[in-house]
Amino acid sequence: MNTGTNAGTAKGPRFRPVQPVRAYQRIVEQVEEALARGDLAPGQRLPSERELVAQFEVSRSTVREALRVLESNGVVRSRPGDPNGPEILPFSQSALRKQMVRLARVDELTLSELIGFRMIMDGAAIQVASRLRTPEQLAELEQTLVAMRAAIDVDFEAFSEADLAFHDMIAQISRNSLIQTCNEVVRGVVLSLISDKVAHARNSRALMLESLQHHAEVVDAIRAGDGHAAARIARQNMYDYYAGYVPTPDRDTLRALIED
Amino acid sequence: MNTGTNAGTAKGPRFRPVQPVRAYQRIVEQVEEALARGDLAPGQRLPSERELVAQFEVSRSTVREALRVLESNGVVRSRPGDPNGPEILPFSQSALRKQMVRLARVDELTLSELIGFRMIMDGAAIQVASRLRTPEQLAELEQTLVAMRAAIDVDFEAFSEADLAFHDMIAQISRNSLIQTCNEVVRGVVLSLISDKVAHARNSRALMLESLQHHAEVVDAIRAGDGHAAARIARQNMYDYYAGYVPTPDRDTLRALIED
DNA sequence: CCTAGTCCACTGGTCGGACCAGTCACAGCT
DNA sequence: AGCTGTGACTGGTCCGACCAGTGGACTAGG
Repeated sequence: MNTGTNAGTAKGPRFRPVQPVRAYQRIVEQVEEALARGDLAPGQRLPSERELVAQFEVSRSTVREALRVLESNGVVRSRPGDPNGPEILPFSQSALRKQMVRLARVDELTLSELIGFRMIMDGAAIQVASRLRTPEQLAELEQTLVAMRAAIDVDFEAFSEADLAFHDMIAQISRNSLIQTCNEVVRGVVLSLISDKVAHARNSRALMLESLQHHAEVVDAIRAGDGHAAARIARQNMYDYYAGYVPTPDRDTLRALIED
Repeated sequence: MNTGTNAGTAKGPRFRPVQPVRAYQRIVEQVEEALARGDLAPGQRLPSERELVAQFEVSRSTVREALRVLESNGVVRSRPGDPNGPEILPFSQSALRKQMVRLARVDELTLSELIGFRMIMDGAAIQVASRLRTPEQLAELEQTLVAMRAAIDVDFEAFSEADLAFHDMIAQISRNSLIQTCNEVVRGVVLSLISDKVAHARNSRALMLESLQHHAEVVDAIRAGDGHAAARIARQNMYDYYAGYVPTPDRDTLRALIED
């Protein structure tokens, strides 16, 4: 501890150590912010290195160091000679996602853990979304609800897909890549579940209606900006939703599944 | 698909596209290999940039780009003016950890979510550890058990720290940076809990004994290589352990905490 | 008209040199 | 012995240059 240094003065506010921010870090931050804001989307191109030199008003070496960081984070990819400039990669190629997929694929995360994972992340995501959502996003979310209601009359598979779209939107609104990654991975697992075990839940119209009701409550809470309430409802909903995938579709079974 | 191109020839081995390997990538690989081999250990220092220029026989720009990649992966950290050169950091995961810490710090993950997070990760970690552990690591794990037993006679704080050491080791054995990161973040939260709410659990010798017993069972399962059993016991243990931090230290309260 | 080939502006990768502010170890002083 | 000033060296940034490679425009051929 460095309390010894401050013990002599014993007055004034406690300051924390500062470290200089490097120019290339600033560039990385700006690019990632633009990505989070939506000003930059996967598939789009970054200006060429020499153009970035002009925009950021730094040397090319600095720009390149920033690009190396972005590249190692899976944000962009540069190809020599490409006149279009560095490519913004789809989110699915990020280093974080690869790790999670690796975990999920080799069964290091079991089904129950993935469900718990989504439950936790969903709660966090919805909490964040309550704070960050724009009126337009709220409207989109409400449209998803309409789609879910319509899907009930089709089949459970359609309903599940609408539910996935709902959570995709929540993750998107949260603007947090960790949340987005979790959502992505769990999405893959859920999709495989739909094809495998859907038989257990085909005739669960009541379940779908209940789930829809929960989703509507979540949207209400998001509209009101009450993050905690939204997260609580979302978790409750998770129970009910995934209960549809286990042989005995009741809440206690899922609870046991999670706890085992 | 590009089967159409090959359909004409319909012979010979299928080749995959190649892309040039950059010099800075080669450097990154060499450093990471040295780290994996054990020739380079955390705490040690890399030669200075100018020295690396001589060893790799590339320009300083190239060395620096490689260092930026390593830095963004959390492998090394450079400090201006440090005559010792870049420092090898404990384990590799910078961006990932920052995201999780950011999540945890701004309360986007609440306490209950973090507890759930650890519970899940712990299960996964222990499962992986059961497969990967070496005899030496198993011996170390058993030593940690001895330390925990001794800590019971000191106080709850000491016991908690020994418990943290146990989970650190599990995470280390898992060799999965995602697990390690989760462990790191939760560790920070647990440490803050120890100072804040430890009063509620000071006189819980029985709780500590029970926890110790669980840990011993986990080690038994790891020794036997039964990953699923180990994970199950670990989760059970999580309930009991964190129950010590909530005002009413019983399992049902925690269960409610997690579910709410 | 369309196609196939050529060409060239421009890209990213690498190089080597330079300057600066900051750090640390050590020599010299008190 | 303890303190202090200094200097060698560090990483951060900049500049200008060269290269191999790319892809779009342009042209010659069908």
